[in-house]
Amino acid sequence: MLDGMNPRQREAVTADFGPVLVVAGPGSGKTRVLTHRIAYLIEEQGYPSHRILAVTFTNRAAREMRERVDGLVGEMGKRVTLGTFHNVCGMILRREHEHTAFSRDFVIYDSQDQIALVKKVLIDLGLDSNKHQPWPVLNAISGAKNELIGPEQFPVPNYDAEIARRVYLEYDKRLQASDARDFDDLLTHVVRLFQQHPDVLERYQRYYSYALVDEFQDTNMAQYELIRLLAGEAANIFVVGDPDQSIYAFRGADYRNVKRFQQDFNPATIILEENYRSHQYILDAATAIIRENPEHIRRNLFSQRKTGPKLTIHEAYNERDEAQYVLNAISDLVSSREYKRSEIAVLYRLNAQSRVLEETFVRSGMPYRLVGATAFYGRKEIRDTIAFMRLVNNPLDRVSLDRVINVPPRGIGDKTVEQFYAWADTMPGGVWGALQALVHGDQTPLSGRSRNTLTQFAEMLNRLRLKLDTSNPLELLDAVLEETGYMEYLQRDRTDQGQQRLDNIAEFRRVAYENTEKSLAGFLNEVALVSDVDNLDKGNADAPTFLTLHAAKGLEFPVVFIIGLEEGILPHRRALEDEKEMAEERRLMYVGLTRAKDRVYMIYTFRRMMWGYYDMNMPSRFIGNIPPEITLGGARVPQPPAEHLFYQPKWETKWEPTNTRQTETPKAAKPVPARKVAPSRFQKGQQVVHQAFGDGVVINTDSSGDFEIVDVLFKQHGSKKLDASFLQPKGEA
DNA sequence: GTCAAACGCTTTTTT
DNA sequence: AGCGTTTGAC
Repeated sequence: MLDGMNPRQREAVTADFGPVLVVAGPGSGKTRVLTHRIAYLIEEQGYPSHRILAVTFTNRAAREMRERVDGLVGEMGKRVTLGTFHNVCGMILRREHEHTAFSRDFVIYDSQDQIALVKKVLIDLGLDSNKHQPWPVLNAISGAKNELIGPEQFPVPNYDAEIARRVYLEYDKRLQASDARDFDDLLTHVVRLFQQHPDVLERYQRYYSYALVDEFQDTNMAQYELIRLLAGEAANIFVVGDPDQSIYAFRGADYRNVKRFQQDFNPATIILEENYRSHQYILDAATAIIRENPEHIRRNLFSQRKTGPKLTIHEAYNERDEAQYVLNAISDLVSSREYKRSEIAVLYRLNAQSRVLEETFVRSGMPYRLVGATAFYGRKEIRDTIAFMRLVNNPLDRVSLDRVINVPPRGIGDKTVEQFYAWADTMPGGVWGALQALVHGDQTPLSGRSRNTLTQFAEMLNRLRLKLDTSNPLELLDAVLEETGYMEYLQRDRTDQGQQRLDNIAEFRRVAYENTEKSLAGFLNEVALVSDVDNLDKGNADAPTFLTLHAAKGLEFPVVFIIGLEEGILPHRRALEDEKEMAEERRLMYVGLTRAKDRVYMIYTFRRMMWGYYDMNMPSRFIGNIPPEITLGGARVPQPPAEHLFYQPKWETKWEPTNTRQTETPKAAKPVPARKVAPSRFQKGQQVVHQAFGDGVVINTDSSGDFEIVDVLFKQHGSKKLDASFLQPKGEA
């Protein structure tokens, strides 16, 4: 079993019981180590496989691990619990639903459902949704959930936070009323369950007496806590991660959890540095980029393939020219028989960048596969159909009801819906009780046409619900398409778009067909938790793949194109003034480069149409980090002026001292990086005056950067973040 | 009061 | 590509 493994990998696979941390660089065989560790536990240590829990972040990773474990130990491995965090948590919540305020068949709201709900709450609370955008509110709520902060403890430093707190409170109430949980709830509710029911926790601790975690750098607070609880006293826990590949901070992931794990568990630590994927030039380029990060811990990525094709850097005139260059290069690689189309990927920072690529490829007749936001499960027709099925499964689901109550148009307009909800909210059974009252012919405040149309809708739902116990997901799907008139509605549309929608429905029927052995609730659970990357290898067409850098993590391709390498795109413009975000952009670029086995093409444009305007961006600073000796064309690329690289002067002072290899340093000797903190001119609670905004009070000050930034709540103008030099202490003229 | 067509806007990244 | 808003027809 240990054949062909390097000494470090063997060390990891055969490590003693107790906590183990494997710091695994890209392409270093981490999946191999994880799966062999599982096989080792089962075969060499005689560990019962049903007591092993392995969690990943994507279904794709889970499936790959499952296949490889099966390949190693066959039948014996079948009973290992192997799934994503969200999957495993969902399973626990369904199994233990008696200890919770939700049913076994609760629905899962994805981010689109979440935003729809937040919008609704904002309007219903009388907070004009034009003034308070739903996105920042949802981010605040989600961020709080990830940190295990409930609406009661939600901190309120300013008015925006107060809004978020009120929405959070109501949002959670409505989730419960709908018997629905959002993605974050799946994790936090399990943590809460374990905290409130020690007996349940103990049962799971005993049941899963060995836990393995993949991509540990992507865990958030809730996930870390979950693992900590589950690991218990025995702490038989094996985690694999790479802080340099942490690219999900925006959703609460905290790569410092790796450091926290070292402090909390004092694990055996193994570092995998040999790369089996790329040749050395690619690794050198990746290293050159990542080592500029202030908190990067130095590592020596090396490959047995000492050389390979140099990395190509190309300037295109604009985004159309960029797409054309990619198309031509792919055609050349394919016609020279060097690579198959499916061995090629085009990576970009923003989903919006795929549009031009698609247009160019469609026009030339070159096939492609697109992974991303507007792909399958984001389609309107799919979401509508799922909403109907969710309603059949759980009639309390308000977000789904909202979505389809008048789709296809059945004469239930805004006014009718408003009246109906106003009445339904006074009913003990909620919307479901109200609908049944209509069917029974009870007296209601509704009358005339609204009453008729709503009653027909309710009767239709009842007809569908009758089939619930006797039908499989596919039969229910067909019944939904028929009864709701949705199929006819799509067929009436004779345009290309209408035809495409029918094709998508046909594809969705195929998905249902593959899940006929599941219950409707099980099918909906599956559908809620899959993403587009998960289905990547199902479409086995011979075509290059277009995907975002985020979606590419964990994948590898012989040939990788990275497009839009410009200041403002990669790195993203929001990162240009924020050191932490810039570090994340570097990690993204690092992840992108290390996907490639053989060939890398990096492309930037001279000018680019973005948001309707032409921008002339400088080439990305990341290109400038790559040594010209290993590139074709790199030496000629102009770079943004040094003063724009806002943190560059800090490299000398800050980067060097933190560049010790922490994992080899004993805990006590951990050096605390010296940090010059300028004395603060203002204190919390101090009264201040601003020339334009008038009187205010200081909420917070931050002098950790080059300037002192003060958070002030003004009497007239709300809260603002300002440079301290714009403020006067009150009374000092 | 309902509905369809036209227009402008957008989310950085996603389980 | 979808969504919200506006406009105009019924």
